[in-house]
Amino acid sequence: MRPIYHPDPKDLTLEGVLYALGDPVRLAIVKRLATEGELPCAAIAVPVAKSTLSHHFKILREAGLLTCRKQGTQHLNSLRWEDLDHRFPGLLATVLRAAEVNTPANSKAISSNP
Amino acid sequence: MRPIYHPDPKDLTLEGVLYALGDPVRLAIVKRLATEGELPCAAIAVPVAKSTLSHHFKILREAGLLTCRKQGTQHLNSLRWEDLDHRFPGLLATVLRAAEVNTPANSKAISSNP
DNA sequence: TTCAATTGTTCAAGAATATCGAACAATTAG
DNA sequence: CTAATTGTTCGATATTCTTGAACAATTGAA
Repeated sequence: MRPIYHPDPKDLTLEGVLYALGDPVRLAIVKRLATEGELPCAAIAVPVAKSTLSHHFKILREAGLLTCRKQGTQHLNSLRWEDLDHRFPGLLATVLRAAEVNTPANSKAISSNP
Repeated sequence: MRPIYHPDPKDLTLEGVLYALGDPVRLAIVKRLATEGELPCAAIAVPVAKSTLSHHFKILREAGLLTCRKQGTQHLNSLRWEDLDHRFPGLLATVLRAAEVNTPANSKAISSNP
């Protein structure tokens, strides 16, 4: 397996971050990590193949939204809160608040609990 | 020409809005409209074909980010500030602030002035 | 009216990206 | 060593993006 790439805080771009967040599966991942902290990929129940899920995690990582550290066979993912907030103040918090507001009406969306 | 579709405020989705914003051309359009108010499509100088630009405006419209009204041969576009802020409070403002912060470092990006 | 210019949209084709199943790699447990 | 677990990578298909060319709607001038 190739080494896992994480961009430097200064290399985060707004377009990249917004693009990463602009997908229902990836937004669901970010919401879960925001509420539950550190989670392995498999902990997020979304209706996609595991190869697709892996791809979504890669996009989130490369946009700088999350880091992962290996622990055994698992990859534990967590949000890069400080880096994001330093580069784009308030952005993640505002998006997550909007996602909260959005959740009840969006009951056809992806379940947050596996 | 078909009638131009604009979604109801209640039908705006966070994923759709973030997806629409997660593209450099579309983000540049939104930034221009935020600072200059109402503009025709052609007023935004971006390095894409006009058919592509039309497509980007369609995505922004259908995500609920902007409205357009016809005036002569022009389509005058403007941000749906109130609808957006009502549905996702503070989101657009925070993104635009992040875009401001982002602009100086991102000098390789798309020019804002035609 | 008729013709040309302007502004955007629509269409068809090729380029780029997403999704999936299957195979593979790395680690752990028995 | 073998099997189970967790993710990644690969190849094929499907969807989406980008573009030039053609088209539509409006305006203004001859």
